[in-house]
Amino acid sequence: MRRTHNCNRLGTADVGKEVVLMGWVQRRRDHGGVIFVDLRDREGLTQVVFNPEIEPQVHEKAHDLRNEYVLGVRGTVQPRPEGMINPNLPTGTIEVMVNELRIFNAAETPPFLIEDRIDVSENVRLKYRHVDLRRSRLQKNLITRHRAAQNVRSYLNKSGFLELETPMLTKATPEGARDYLVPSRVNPGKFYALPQSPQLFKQLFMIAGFEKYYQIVRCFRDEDLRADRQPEFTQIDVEMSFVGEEEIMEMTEGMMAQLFDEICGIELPRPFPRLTYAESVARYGLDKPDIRFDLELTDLSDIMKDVGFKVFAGAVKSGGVVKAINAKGCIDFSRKELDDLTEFVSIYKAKGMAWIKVREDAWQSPIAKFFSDPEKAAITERLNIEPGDLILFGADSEKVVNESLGHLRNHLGKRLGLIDENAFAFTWVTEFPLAEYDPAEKRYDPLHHPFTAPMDEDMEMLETDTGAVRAKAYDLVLNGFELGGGSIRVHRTDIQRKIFEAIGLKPEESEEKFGFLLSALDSGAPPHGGIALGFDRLIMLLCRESSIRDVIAFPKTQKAACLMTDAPSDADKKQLDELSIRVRMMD
RNA sequence: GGGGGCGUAGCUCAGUUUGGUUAGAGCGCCGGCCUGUCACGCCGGAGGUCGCGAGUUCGAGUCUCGUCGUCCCCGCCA
Repeated sequence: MRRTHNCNRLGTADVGKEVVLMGWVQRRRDHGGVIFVDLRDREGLTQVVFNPEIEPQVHEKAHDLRNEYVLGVRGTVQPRPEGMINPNLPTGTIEVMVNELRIFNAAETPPFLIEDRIDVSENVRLKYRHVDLRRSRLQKNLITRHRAAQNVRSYLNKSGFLELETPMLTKATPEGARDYLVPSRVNPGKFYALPQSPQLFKQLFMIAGFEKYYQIVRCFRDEDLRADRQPEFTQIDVEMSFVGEEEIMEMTEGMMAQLFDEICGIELPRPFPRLTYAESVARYGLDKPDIRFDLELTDLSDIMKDVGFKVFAGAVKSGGVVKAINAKGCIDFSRKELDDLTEFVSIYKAKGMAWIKVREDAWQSPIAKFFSDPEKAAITERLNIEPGDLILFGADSEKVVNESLGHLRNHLGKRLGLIDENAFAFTWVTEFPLAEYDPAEKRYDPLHHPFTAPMDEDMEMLETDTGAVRAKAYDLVLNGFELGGGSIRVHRTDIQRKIFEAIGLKPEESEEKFGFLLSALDSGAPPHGGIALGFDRLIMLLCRESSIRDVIAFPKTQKAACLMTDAPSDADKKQLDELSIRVRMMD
């Protein structure tokens, strides 16, 4: 028996043909006489029919069929009788009258039905992932993932990039995320680290003269999980020589444009909008703005610095800010809803949330009494206030106000239905700070990574005002998700040493950790830079899913476990002995 | 490390507020009937460690404490 067609293939043009289909029993409808089976394969469903008047023995055998049995059937394509066409099925105009049935395998009753509309809890889905993966939603997602990967490869290939591999067993890095360690049997007591990204290797490819590199590559970070974060994830990793930021952004836009055009038939407007980091944080509160809707943050610090309301004036005087969101037409929010919003911003360390309901005649607000008429006029003008509006305030340090109002903005955008769920709104965020002061460690920490080049005009501040130096770094943001980021790298040893110094690495430390890089830079390094895009997140958004677990075949739970294989698990004593490892549980 | 939600039949959930008879429903499953269904239909049936462990009580799915798992978030992570 040899398969002739897939289960989405047959139509009225095939009537009369003898065909062989193979697949799984999606559903059996036994009418006592005639038995219908929907046969499912990767491509779709076809109704096959067992008729006792045509093949009694085959019909008899079909009584035993159950869901998820694996079959091969031989039969004749025939048109459905008058009025029996199923418009919901691509193959709904025909059916296959079976004259030979092979049961390749019986199946246990599955833990849940293989249908998209069946709602199943995540732990059941992950435990029986092989069953979950039979459902069409996940099949479609993984097929989209495959097509996207091929599309990206084709774009980069035709643009002259080389797909080059980098090691999975590599060296631990001092900064950044926690590493996954792998013990070395041959070198007792020593460890490899799994790569957090191929960052240094791709730079070394540039130094070696390959000029354009890419890889769709697995990366590992031992940090806590989120809906959009897994401990192992896939990156589209790119690096180019003899280019600046413009070329990398253009290349990336071209890649996204081709991808969305060929995978979804969507023409992305280009060039993508750009915001500087400062502008993004000022207007949206976050460095990954969702620009599908307005509801922007407005700075009122100058107006508030002398008002009678101590919380506002005090925030400004102690170096903080007062900002507000005008939720147009939301005057009807109840006390409970306002309390909920206050609780929401408290997640982001906001100590409270003042509000004003703008009535026709007056402001209804616990804080209205603190404002003079000129102050009210200034606020009204700045926020473009009209009757019916609800004004929500944040007053605190810049960081707290921006983060809390930024997340509040996203929250309200969803709640008020301001977001076009069909839109794909890309934006670049540029001119990131090179480093951020870490008060706990009393040093500057690179925002991106320590190989990022400072902007030329800020170079002099490297030693004097490190926190103010902007970097040649850029993030690509899609619908409020950070899709990825990159930078132009440092390609001169003297500057690289200065940066290591600025972030608190002692010369001997930089030599120990990154000596190979410094030496490589000295060997004739071209100017270079690149970008890395989170492939899982990209596919998640492309598939309009809300968790990357739905676009990863075998994902981990929030505690980084695989419920199907039960990894991680204990190691045999013998294995540990070979690795010279003794496990001691800390309390 | 922290905050919150969930955990009852194979699956999804009700019951927990206010402790009290034999823990229910839908879907699925099993059996019977049924020759045109496609979420087939009708009749019948089986199926429970109420996550786990202590405690309070005459009595715990329900109250208390602990613990485990899972999801969302903060921290962490680019």
